Amino acid sequence: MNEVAKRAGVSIATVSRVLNNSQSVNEETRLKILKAIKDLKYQPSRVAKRLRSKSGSSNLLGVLVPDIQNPFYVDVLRGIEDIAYKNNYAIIMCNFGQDEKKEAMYLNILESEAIDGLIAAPANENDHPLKKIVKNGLPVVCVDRGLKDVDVDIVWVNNEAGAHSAVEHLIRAGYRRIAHIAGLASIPSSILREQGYRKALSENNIAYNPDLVKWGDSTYESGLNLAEQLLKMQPAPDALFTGNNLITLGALEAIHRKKLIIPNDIAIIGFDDMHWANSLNPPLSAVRQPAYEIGKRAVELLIQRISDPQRATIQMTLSTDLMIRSSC
Amino acid sequence: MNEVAKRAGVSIATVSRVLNNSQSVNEETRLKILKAIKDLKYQPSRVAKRLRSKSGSSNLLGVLVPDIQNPFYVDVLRGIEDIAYKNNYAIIMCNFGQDEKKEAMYLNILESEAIDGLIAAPANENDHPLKKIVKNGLPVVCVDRGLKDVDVDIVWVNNEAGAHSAVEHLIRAGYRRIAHIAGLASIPSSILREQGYRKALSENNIAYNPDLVKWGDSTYESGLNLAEQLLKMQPAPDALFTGNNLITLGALEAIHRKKLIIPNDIAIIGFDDMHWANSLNPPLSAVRQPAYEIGKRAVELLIQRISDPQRATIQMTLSTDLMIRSSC
DNA sequence: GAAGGATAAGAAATCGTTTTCAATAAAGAT
DNA sequence: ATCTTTATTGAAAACGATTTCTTATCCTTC
Repeated sequence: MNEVAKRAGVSIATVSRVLNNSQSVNEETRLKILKAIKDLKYQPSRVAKRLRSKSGSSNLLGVLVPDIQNPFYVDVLRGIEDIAYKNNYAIIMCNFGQDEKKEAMYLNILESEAIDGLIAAPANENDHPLKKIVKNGLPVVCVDRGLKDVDVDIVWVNNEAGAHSAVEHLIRAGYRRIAHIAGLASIPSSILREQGYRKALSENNIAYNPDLVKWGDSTYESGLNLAEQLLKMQPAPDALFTGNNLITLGALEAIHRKKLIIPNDIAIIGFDDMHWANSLNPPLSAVRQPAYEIGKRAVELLIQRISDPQRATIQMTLSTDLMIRSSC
Repeated sequence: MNEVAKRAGVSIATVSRVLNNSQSVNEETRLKILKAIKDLKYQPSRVAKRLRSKSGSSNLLGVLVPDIQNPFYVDVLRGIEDIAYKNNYAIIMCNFGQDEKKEAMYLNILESEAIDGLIAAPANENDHPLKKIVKNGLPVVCVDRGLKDVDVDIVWVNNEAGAHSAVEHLIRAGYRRIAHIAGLASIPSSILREQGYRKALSENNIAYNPDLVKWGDSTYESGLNLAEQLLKMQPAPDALFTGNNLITLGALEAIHRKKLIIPNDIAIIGFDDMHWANSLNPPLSAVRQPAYEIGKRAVELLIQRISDPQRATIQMTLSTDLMIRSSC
């Protein structure tokens, strides 16, 4: 910047002014400076900028996701990245893999990187480190999961209704022994989906059988193992409602290993659609979350909040779609 | 930091010294300072640190991937993130979606964020902006794709050999009209895979038929469209070798739409294995790249280079595995 | 023609660190 | 008793921007 100023014969203050086109600067000198910038291929340092002018124009967002191996979060991330890019924001991506220690460490890093804002899917509703960050005044938008006792923007779907519609569809199709493989019990969405499952059963006068509900940890392996347990039962369930897409894929593997035919021997429908659902065996029914849009909306809300920290918080509930294919 | 210094009754210089345990500081004052840090919950600013001490200890890496929707890159990213985290590095993730303008813009951002190092899958072999960055002295490791005329660390697989083994397997299984849906022709790996395809054909005295090779853009849609074209041919190909996993999934969709039976009507094998390959219809054969390990090795090389910018460059070629399942 | 206002640009402080240089005191050497 | 060395610290200069004061100049306007 010094060199630019020298070359244009002005002070660095003036250079800064044309860079941010703040205040008025003479058209003639402004052109001189622009030319000098081009000649020297000058690129302002985002680091220095961020250091000087606390939040606001440093254009860096933090993103904290629980599991980047989950295609759902990949799509959310795509939505975030797309919109962030369009608004000239870069993103620091942190993947904490449901490890709260790792999450806390990443939150520390993000804070000390002086990000402008954060999009996070909290480890659980009481996520202490994250709550502290919100209270400290950093603009935050939660996705997929809420945060208790704290006023914060949220973008998520109606998990209970989504689960309800899936299970109801199974019931209408004639299934009665419907098992559920739930995700990690500490994640709000797992609980809500299980509630939707139960509600659909009770509304249809089907007794709730606790043996048919297995709680796991939202991974492929848990889907595989718990499905194997369920399939061993006598009598076995006739349908499976799985809590997320990794669980679904794991359960699918278990079913294939037992050489069962879907949906004759057992039906299956899960939360989270996948782009390649049509190519699975069989084409898989699913509760589709608008993942890309969740990411997109989250960034929009975040950018709004950054520019107006006072605006009232918004809870945006997007709706799910029941994608019926051949698995139930 | 000022407050810490004041509370401990020392100067900020001394605080800095205990923070980086550089030089000697009296054990007594060091304890006082440590206590003050704890009391005040002081967190040093990574931004200021990065500003002051150019590359070295700011612990921020850049990652530039072509397509975060591609499960291959997701796994690479997982490998990168895991190892980076273990070494106390945070990462800025940039996804350029094969858009060279976007790539150039991200490279600018990364440069002006003063990252310590960069892991990138270049848009093409002549990637000009990236070459410039390497020449400017930023530590860079390329993954999956190389860079012409520039000395840089690379981690990739033997694409030609991998493709060769897949096609040879098809030939041994008796297929003769083997079609190939290739990826973007500007990506080195696409070219190498096509060469492996041709080599396997010629070694087995099968005439190369240019009509059976379609070049696309490495997306799901290209896989779908080009597979549909191929399936319309008279006579139709009896086997398909697809250039990456998105193409494979697209082609699978095309085959299912035509209600063809795999592998009786048509066999298929593609580059890139997927975790859920067993659950596809049918369980899909594939050339497996050790994606996670590619990411892992890349970070290791990068950290080495950061600490020793002079060491000779390394080209690390990992081997592929032929995963034979039921699709050919 | 003098006061007031607007415009344009520079000087210097600041953000939160690291690092060089200098200073002090204690200890050891001659 | 004086001179070196060594250990420990502080003062102050960077790093590269933004921003608040000033100041200088030039118009208006009465």
